[in-house]
Amino acid sequence: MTRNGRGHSRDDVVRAAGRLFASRGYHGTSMRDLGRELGLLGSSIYSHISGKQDLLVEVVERGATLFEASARTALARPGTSAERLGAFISGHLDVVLDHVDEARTFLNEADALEPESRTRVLAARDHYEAALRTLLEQGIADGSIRADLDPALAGIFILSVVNAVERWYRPQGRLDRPAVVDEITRFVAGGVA
Amino acid sequence: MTRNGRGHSRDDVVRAAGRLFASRGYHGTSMRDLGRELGLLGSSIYSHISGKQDLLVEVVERGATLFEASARTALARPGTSAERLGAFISGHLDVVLDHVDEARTFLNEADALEPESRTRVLAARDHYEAALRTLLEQGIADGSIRADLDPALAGIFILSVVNAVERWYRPQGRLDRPAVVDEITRFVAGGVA
DNA sequence: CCTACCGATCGGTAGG
DNA sequence: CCTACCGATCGGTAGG
Repeated sequence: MTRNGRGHSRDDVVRAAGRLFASRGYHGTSMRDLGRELGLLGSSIYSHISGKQDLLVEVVERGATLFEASARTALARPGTSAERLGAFISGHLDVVLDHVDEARTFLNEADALEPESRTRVLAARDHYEAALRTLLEQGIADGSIRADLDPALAGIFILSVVNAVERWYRPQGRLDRPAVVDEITRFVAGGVA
Repeated sequence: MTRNGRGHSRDDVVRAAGRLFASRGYHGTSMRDLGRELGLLGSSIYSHISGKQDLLVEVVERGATLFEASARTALARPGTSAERLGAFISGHLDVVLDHVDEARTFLNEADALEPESRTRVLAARDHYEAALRTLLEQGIADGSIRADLDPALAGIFILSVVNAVERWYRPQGRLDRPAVVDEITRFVAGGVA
């Protein structure tokens, strides 16, 4: 990724930051690293942003928005609660696999945020977890999920599985994405049914 | 953690490093931070070790050893493969909850290792995953696990759940450890049976 | 384990 | 977006 003579947009900078934050972490990324990624000097980045922390906030917030939108879509879906749970899982995987950098940074680098934005991000994460919990409770109510299941705990288990997917999934691997979605859904369905 | 007049052992230094690496990450921890944690100057640490990277290697290797020992015990356990799977999960949780710093650093900071030790650690992780896979295959062979289960994938799912426990488990929380072990075992059993 | 440093690198700024 | 910097901090060393 070098210059092309047309300069860089703010969005270019944020996306490049996402790439580096996702792969080396916030503390492991210097402004000069980011400059190199964009084909310019570290100091030149400050014409686009006002500080390194801004970049982290923006990348993490993009991740949060993607997850929120995915949850909203899954919850609004007509059909059985089992279908909505499937849609939630599949939507989550789409975020995690199609927006690796934002998702990873959102999931792993929240601790590097300053208190104010960190609080906002943790609240967004809680909200997302609550959406999944609601869905599981609907499943218990309509009988498609076993009644002795702890919805809060099951929600955490499910998120543990889907969050980790980007750590091992390889697009060229043995299984394609629908197969992975299917295996996870069956694994989870067995665990909650 | 301040001085007590008796000085510090190398083990004190490694354990303090584990604490900081686990909570702030390797790149987020400076030698001066570590000095402060021990009640001495950053430069004084070099009388115990020869470099920051040494500390990371040692903490990560302690984590690896703990997980390996736990797997060996679970696999050697007499009884059904279902009991061995339960022992594996429960042993993993013991490592993750009783040795948070080493486990966390082993699981999250391997990327900060230099190539040689990084390779060794990834091999240890593969070995651990292979042990779990073997166990699941035994379960398929003896009929206690459904035959259409993908043992490699199921192993990853199980590890995703148990690795994440230290992120949310609170000893003073609603559930005690045996209850958590039980919920996970039932969740997993449902997913594989 | 401290004093007193080293060169390198950090995030960031002034001025063009 | 570059030049030319700033003070602070980094990992680490020499010598006691």
